[in-house]
Amino acid sequence: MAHEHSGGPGGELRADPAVPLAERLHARGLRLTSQRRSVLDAVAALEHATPEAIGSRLRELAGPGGTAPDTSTVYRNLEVLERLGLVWHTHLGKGAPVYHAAEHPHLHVVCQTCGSIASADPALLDGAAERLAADLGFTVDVGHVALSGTCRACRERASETP
Amino acid sequence: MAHEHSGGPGGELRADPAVPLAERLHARGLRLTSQRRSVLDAVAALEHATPEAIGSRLRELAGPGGTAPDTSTVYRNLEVLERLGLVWHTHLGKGAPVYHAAEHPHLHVVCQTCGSIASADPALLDGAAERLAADLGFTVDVGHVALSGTCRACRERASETP
DNA sequence: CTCGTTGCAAAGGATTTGCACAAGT
DNA sequence: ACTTGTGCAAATCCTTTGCAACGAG
Repeated sequence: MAHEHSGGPGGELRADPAVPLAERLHARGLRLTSQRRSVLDAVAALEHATPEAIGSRLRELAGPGGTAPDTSTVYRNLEVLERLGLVWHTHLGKGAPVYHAAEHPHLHVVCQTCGSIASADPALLDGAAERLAADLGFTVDVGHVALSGTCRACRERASETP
Repeated sequence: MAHEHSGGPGGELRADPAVPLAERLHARGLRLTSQRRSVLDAVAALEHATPEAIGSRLRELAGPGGTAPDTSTVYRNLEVLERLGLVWHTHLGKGAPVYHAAEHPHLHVVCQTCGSIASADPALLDGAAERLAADLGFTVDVGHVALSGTCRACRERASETP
């Protein structure tokens, strides 16, 4: 799963956005359900969405009295969608992983102090990726990378009051 | 300066191995206990140690009938030791974080397929770190970075039997 | 109709927390 | 003695699973 595709264990290449969801599912003998579609929509709408955040959004959209997919369904569908190459997930640290639509590959930058998340250009790691490929034969999967550190605001705050 | 570490929230800079553990603790009003020492020793002995692995090792060292620190004590001490700058932890993916002695900064490279872990030169990220500092004012903490991808063995295995 | 899917409830694994007691300094 | 540290058990958090009912194709 490098950023040039390698498909993981039973995985899929990056999704071609042009191919309708239903078709991709059917090709695998899977079905298109409203829950499945809504989970995918939620991931696309929310940036850096945790399974829990996806759940709340769906509950919110459903409104009171409305019905949203069960938590277990959210998890099961995230797994399916990821196998289809439609979403990616990244572990930003402890706690829940964050999912995002696969269309725009980007790497995550997380502030350890305030928890803020920023996105960055995957090309940033091209140099490192090349050296790892050359030295270890290791293919970096840029879509899953998270870099920890300290954001500007927290860094400044830290130096003010030592 | 790209790969200099920034202590975490209220954290400490990299530990000077020369300063005895007791002294470092005392400077903070903390105490040296046998459990604390054994947890640190275990982290140093095991590479890429999960809290659970640390626990088993201590139980093993204690032998049958012997007494090892409780799991919660292991967790609490890892936290303390990390605040003191004596150990670092990295999240390699889902599941448990891995701890390692802080003396030798290195970044982790994890194969998503087989789970194997390799270490790499932190300098690999210097380029990316510089650009992030310039573009976002973000300071990367190389000690916490994990890069996911596919190792040579898994990559070859994948292309053999498609 | 025939399976893949879902909801619900219950199981699980990994941390974390509340407390009374034990132990550094 | 004065506090920090520890063990134990219970509580949490995040996910996963077993199953009977449901619904897409």
